[in-house]
Amino acid sequence: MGEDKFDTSPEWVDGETKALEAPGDHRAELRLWLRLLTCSTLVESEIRRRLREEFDSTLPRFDLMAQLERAPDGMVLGEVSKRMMVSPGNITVLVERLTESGHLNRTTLPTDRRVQIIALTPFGRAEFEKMAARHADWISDLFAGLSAKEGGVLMDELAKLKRSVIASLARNA
Amino acid sequence: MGEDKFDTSPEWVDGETKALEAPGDHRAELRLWLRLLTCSTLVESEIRRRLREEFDSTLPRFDLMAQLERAPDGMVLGEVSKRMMVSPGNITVLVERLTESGHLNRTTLPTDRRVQIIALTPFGRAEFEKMAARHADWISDLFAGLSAKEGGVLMDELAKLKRSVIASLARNA
DNA sequence: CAAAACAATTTTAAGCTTGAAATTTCTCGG
DNA sequence: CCGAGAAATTTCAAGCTTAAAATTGTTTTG
Repeated sequence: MGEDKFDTSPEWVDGETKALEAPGDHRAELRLWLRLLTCSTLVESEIRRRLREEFDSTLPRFDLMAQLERAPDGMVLGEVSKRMMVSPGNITVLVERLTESGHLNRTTLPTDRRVQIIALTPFGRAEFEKMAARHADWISDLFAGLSAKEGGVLMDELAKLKRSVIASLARNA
Repeated sequence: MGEDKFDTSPEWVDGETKALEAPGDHRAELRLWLRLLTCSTLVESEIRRRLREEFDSTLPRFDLMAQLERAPDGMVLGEVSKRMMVSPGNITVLVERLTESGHLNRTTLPTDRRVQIIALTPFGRAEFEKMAARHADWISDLFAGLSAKEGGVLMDELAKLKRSVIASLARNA
């Protein structure tokens, strides 16, 4: 453990630690990635479970409605796809179902008939607001063991990670 | 922004901040969750993409083989399912395909014929090792923007989050 | 203006994932 | 030993997800 790049707490483990690493030793990064993945998996499955139990809904549907909530005039399909970081074909299916169930309506832009615009119906908005309130409570409870300060540190470190990942993606593009 | 529970860096934002929050204001937690989810989604989709491109494989298959790698005598299906945090039925499908392709072999425990034991074949192990080496490089590159210290901090904060989540799950069980 | 290029979306084929129901096999109390 | 119940796994139905190909519509250019 002592030879990991990202060793935990003890600050007295100095820079020499690095020199002890075998070339290509990526254990620290792997452990960090695994922990990150575990955290988000735990939270995500709990949210999915509760959305299903309390609202007979799913996370993708919730996410789609969340994107639409702050766009009273609707949003173009492609824009939704980008924001949700999922494939366009995926959006097609989700929108189909949510339109059938009366949560969304879709319009073809008159000036460019390739473009589909979707928006929440009043019913969809009301349903979403119920779910969003409960969702916020669930997250709050799941994160309750973190103090404000700890949460702030986590926010900052995740921001750095995000930058690191985006930089790597750009490098390898 | 200043009223968020998990405000970022400025340490001079004192405890009074909390008093300003409306009851049921969970914005800070939500933003933290969103950022966590963004990070893991970004990393995860990149890993999926590369596994597909370089090895024509998938993340679930890789994860399954990873579980098996340190169990030379094989592992019981149920144990794999628990460790991977996925449903038992899911494992059935994955194992079917990986057995067909020669990466795994499965045995029924003679003393309890309900129990299936799976293990990597030599071929499967060789394939996994190739993938694991590349996987480690990818992660290392994606995380390269974090210093050892920052990585350590992130590890620690994620450990706290994990404890918080597990505690919440236990409370609501 | 026609053809090519481009853009937005949908379709398709394949695989992953889940919860619930079903199946098979064991275990244990009587 | 027998039957109830528990345990391990599989099956099933439904939904999510993706990449790639196809479709439809618009724009640019020779």
